[in-house]
Amino acid sequence: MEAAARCFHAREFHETTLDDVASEARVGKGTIYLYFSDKDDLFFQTAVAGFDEMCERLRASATLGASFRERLIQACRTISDFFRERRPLFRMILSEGERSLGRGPGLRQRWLERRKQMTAIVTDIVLHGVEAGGVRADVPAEILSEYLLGMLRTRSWELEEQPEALRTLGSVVDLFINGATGVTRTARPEPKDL
Amino acid sequence: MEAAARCFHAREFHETTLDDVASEARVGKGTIYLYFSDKDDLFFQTAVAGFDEMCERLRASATLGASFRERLIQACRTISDFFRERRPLFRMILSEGERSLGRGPGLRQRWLERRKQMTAIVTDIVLHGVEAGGVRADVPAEILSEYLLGMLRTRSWELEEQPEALRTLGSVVDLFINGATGVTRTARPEPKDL
Amino acid sequence: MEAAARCFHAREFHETTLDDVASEARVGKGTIYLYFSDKDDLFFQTAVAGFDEMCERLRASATLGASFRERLIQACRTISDFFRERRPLFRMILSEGERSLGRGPGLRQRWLERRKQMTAIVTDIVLHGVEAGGVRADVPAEILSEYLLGMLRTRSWELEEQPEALRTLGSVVDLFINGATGVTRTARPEPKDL
Amino acid sequence: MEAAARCFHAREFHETTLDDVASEARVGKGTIYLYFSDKDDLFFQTAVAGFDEMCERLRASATLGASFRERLIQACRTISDFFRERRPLFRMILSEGERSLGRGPGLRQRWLERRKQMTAIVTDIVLHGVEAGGVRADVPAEILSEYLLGMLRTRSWELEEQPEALRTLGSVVDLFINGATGVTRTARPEPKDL
DNA sequence: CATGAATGAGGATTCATTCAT
DNA sequence: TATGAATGAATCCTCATTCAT
Repeated sequence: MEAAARCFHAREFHETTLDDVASEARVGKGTIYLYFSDKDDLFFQTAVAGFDEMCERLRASATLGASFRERLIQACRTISDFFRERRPLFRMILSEGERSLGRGPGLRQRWLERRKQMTAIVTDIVLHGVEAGGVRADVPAEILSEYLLGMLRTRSWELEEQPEALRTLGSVVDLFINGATGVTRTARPEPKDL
Repeated sequence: MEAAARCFHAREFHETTLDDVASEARVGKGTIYLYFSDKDDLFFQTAVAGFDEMCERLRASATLGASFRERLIQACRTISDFFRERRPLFRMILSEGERSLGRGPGLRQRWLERRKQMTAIVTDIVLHGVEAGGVRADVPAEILSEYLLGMLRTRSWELEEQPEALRTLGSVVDLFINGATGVTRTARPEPKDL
Repeated sequence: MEAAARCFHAREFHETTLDDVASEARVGKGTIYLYFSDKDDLFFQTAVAGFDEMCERLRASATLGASFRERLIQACRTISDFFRERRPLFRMILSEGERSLGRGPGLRQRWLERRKQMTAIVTDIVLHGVEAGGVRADVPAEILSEYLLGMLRTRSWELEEQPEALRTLGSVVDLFINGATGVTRTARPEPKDL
Repeated sequence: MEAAARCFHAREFHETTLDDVASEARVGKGTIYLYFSDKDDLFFQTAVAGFDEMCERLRASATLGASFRERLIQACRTISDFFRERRPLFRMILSEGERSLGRGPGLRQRWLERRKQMTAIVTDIVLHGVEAGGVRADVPAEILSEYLLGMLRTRSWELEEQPEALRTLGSVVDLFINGATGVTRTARPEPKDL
């Protein structure tokens, strides 16, 4: 049934009609209301389910990668891949996350909670970097993670039409780690890294 | 008349009615159609006008600041302030920029053009940094700029509720320049900087 | 199964859903269609059954009461009690009796038939009054009965919130017998009557 | 616009669609919402307006008629005529007055208020009868009036198909005044009356 | 030029009815 | 026989757009 919510990916919330969803899902319009109380409910259930799936993948991939940099790249790749597959979910999560503001605080709460899960996983990786030394401790790891996710968003969004070579995940992570002045440093000297 | 479009700031495109706009502007609803062909047209004219105003300010502030870092901070401040004042325009530009995709290619074209103007100004500053040495040249300045703007967006959006001290513009620019490993370096040794 | 139709008492025909009925009856929704052809059919079967039960009681109580006045009071009490217990059926019969007009003439016919049964019993009592003398013969007993029933309806409906003391069944019957000018007369001088 | 609400007369609230109303009124469906906030609002405005018009007429006719009986007949005639013209409004007021129960107490309040106006006028006439002597004072005039109105309703409703001669307004009022035992008495001996 | 009343296509939601199990 | 998931026609309501004044 959530597969039917792939319709939400083609256009935004207000532009998606329940007729669209119903016919895409090959079910009657009324059927939707057997499983979702609302158009809003349908939207959030869908968004949350998508998010959860990604967190699942992200968690699974979080331990992969030997070095700090590799682990970050791995996480970024998971996020990136997931959203490439489901580009519209991406947009949904980005821009329509806003929508939760207008609704009951319950929904907003639940939404922020989910988002925090994603951030937490990345934050964990960064925290390892901090503990291992090398990563600055003056800015909380959570905030650093958010910036990394922000760059990732830029990469998938604004830079979407740039050639892949100019926006490799490696370059994003490098920029995140070393900054625009680009002296290559790693959290801990790791000869195999790079 | 465009001032009336401040209504677009209070809620989303689809949640704004022309009645709202008309009464906010203190004009008749029909009058809107004398100046705009469409609700879409009204929306884009408004968005573009807002954007242009910001580019204006940005250009004016681009030369301020002695060092590379200071100039970046200055630019970030201008962008940030502008969007703080007009938070909804921000959201509009973020999430509804998407909307241009669905419309005639003319609109999309005009929209991307405007956006490019903003990026270009930041890119210019970064280019100075590249020329002056210090800033990595392997990644095009334009792309670096986009990442910086992405971090800025994260700062104003996801980090909105974090205490100001943890998300100063200085820290964003530092992170951009020096990366998460945070060794303070400047594009060129400039004692007065910091 | 008809007991399930007590749902019709809680709200109007149009406000009652078959889901309500089915879950109240603890049966599947489809089951209803095994016994009733229609929502309409269910409604009328229910209404008619309720009516029949009341006629039963009414007939049983019709012989009680020594005097004319007492017999009328007894009948009124039976009707009144019945409708108090099943107030919603009352409303149903009052206002939804109308509904039969729109339906097939068969339903309307069956409905009027039942109603006539109720009237007939009261009419019988009045006829005794006529025969015994005292009750005017210029107006058909059936019509007199209808007026009495009308007053009874007023008592249960419009006067519902008046204190009981001001709307005793005795006072209704007195008014019916003696009129607003209220000289106490009985169909036939009966000392025990009061 | 209220004339458009004559559609409410053809069927009951739940069976009337706004499309019906709109096309009957020869206006667009949206137009209705310019003048009424709701289907409910439309319904009540219509009902109340009809009621008020009748009260108007009733008040105007209240002083006509020399004797008590004549005044009552006159009032009954006004009410009866009005409802004959607008039979469906009658049903509306009768059976759908119920509807106000489900709505905000405000509506219910306003509705009862209107109804009270009608009753008050009739009550006034009865009060004169009480003062002039003849009419029993043990039952409040207001309650007597309600019973009279109840009989009137019976006359227009249940007795609708009886020949006119058997249900003249005179006979209703006589029954009300003198009761089923039918000794002709008047509130005050008035030779010209009858 | 300006207006705002009128419009009606379009969308969310309900619910009587069916039918495969 | 009993079920209840699925259905989609029907309904209320919104709002972009038009046009007579």
